[in-house]
Amino acid sequence: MPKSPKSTAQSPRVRLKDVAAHAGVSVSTVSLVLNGAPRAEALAADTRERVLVAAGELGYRPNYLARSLRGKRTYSLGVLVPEISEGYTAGVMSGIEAELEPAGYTYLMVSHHSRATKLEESIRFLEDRGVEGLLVIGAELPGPVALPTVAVSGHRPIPGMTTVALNHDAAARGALAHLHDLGHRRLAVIRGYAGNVDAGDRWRAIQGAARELDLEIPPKLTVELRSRSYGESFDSEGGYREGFTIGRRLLETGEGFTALFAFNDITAIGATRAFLDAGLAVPQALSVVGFDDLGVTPFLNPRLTTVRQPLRDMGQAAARHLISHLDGGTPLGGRRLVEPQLIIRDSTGPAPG
Amino acid sequence: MPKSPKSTAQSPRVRLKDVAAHAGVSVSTVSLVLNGAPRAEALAADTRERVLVAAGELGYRPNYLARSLRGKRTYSLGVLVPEISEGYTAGVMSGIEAELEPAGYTYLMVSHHSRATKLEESIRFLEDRGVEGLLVIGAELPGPVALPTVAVSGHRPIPGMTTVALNHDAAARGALAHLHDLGHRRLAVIRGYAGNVDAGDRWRAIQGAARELDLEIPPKLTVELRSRSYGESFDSEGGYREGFTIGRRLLETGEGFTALFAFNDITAIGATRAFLDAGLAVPQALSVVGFDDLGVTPFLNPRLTTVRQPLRDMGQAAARHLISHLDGGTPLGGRRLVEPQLIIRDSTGPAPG
DNA sequence: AAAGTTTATTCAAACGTTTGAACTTTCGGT
DNA sequence: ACCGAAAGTTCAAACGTTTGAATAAACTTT
Repeated sequence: MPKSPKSTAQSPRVRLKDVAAHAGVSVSTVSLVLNGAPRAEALAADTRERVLVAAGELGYRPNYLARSLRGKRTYSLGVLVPEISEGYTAGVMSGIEAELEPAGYTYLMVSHHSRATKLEESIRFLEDRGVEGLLVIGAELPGPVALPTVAVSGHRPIPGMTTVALNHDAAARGALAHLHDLGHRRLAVIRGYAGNVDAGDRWRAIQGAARELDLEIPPKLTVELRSRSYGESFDSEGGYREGFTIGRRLLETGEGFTALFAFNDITAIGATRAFLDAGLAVPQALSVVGFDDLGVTPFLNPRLTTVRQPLRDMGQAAARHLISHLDGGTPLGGRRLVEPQLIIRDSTGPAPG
Repeated sequence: MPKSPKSTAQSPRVRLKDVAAHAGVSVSTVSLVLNGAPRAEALAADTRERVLVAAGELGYRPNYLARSLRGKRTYSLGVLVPEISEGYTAGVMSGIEAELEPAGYTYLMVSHHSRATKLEESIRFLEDRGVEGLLVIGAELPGPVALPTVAVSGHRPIPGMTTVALNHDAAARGALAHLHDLGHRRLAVIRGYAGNVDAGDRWRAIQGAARELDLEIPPKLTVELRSRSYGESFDSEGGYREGFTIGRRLLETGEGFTALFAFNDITAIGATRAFLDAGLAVPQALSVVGFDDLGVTPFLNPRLTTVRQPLRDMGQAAARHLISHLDGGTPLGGRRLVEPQLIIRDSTGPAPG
């Protein structure tokens, strides 16, 4: 005998109507007072007081569904993330949450798993649930969206959409300048997976910085990742293994190089292991720079030098832009860059020789 | 001049009424057909067809707000997590999401930051948003909740509430038996932070297993963590440092011991470092077992032996129980244990001597 | 003392659904 | 030819709010 979920003795909710009856006024009056509407100023102070007291005594709490249905505002946003379990996502989300909560917004989160069809489907899903805007993380949208949208991470410009992205130029310049200062001149690079939103921008930035600094990145020493394998995901093992084999392959090329700049920490760690296993000390024989700054990087041996993305700040900035558009009408559009930070630890050192 | 968010040319949504007009029937008919209500069977096949076509042509998509307001069901749940950026949370969430999405449920997530006041506030917040049930992760509820609730992680039994928890006995027995098999007899233990929901159960389980196996855990060699410092959080550095100092302190006691069982991986890693720095090889001089199985544990040096919690499964099980109650009336209550898995790597070895 | 104005409050429609009850039309049976 | 039932469809209320327009009462103004 299926039991209705409502069967849990749920004291019937107090409605505006109940408060009105208790205070001896009309429903409209109660609504006006409780919302602090400008019109409520015209009410007798005594009436306002009575309403407030009644609402307090009955423990009135508004029905957001009804309010939204009538009022057109839902104060809820949709957040599209690549994968909820990834460290990248978690970092950005913590910023989004920090910004949204005090602003009184809720959000619905859905993972798009980097699939275009799932992405579009999810957008419709969220629209249907009445979200007022979208926060899109780590995805390339096929085109403009009907809803106000702010994207986090590399995105080719779409009119009317703000993008919050890492300053890849600064990231590349910082890391490469550091290596250059240490005397390195020939560099291996692990490029991102082609489907990754950051891969293109980052690679261009690296090439630019290398040119500026007169660093050489031989084509034979640039490898592209075959899979996603972002940071602290639960399948980080794959990224590690890929880094490991890439590291070995780089050594086998026979090309001389003294430093490696990896697309992310996890592959950097894998490659480092390959180097160590081959008898090449890091950083004495070979320097390694990662990207992301996973929580554990400082505990590795050697502690990894890496570029930290301010993920939390990025999420926060994105959320802030969106609600300031929704609440205040600030126009959306353009790019906001956030600055990376080079964290120098023990995996980089003077070039040998 | 603040611009209304609605100003983005948003083609006015198609309502039931529009479909009705287009198909030449009443709103009720459309509703019946589109919902596949039993009553719709009584309608002429021709009419049903016309409605379906009309809905398709106009691209009708229901308004969930209106539907929920009228129908009493919102198909949304509230998820209370300790901290959105923690690996523990991310793992459980990925299971919850996997289960909820195909079932057509949405969820609102809020972090309680392990504060009781925030927890209660959040519950009210979620109730007000019309969630039909609650998934509570890593928190001790003060008492029964009006909403159907399933908890993940240790929770003293509350009537009418299901708890999905790790089988701590199995976890402790597995880890300790492994150490016992290797010849270890005197053990150091890092206990969890008192505020952690798992700390108590785990400690009791460890004591029980130690008694069974005749392993000694001298009081001087049991230390309690002072801070949370779960897994792959962004403040994991704190946990690492705490593990490091604890490791040093354990050595300073002068008490002999050959193995350490830590409350989590991050402190295990810190302690391991302290041991290595003191010239004690792991696992030759000292064995270390962690807990959680962070994504990077296999890449450490030595690779960490640890107890893996099936976080994703736990989230999935919790979500499944809740929706099967909501949809089918399955009664809630009791405890569902999930089994841990001991992952043997290189940080454990035969006891010296 | 009628007309106008201000002050305080309420009416009632609307938001987009769902659904119990009511209404027509058609039909088979007498 | 009439009745009762079956078949097909619609009415209208309800869910809990918000808000433009309307009302009533009290107070000015002339």
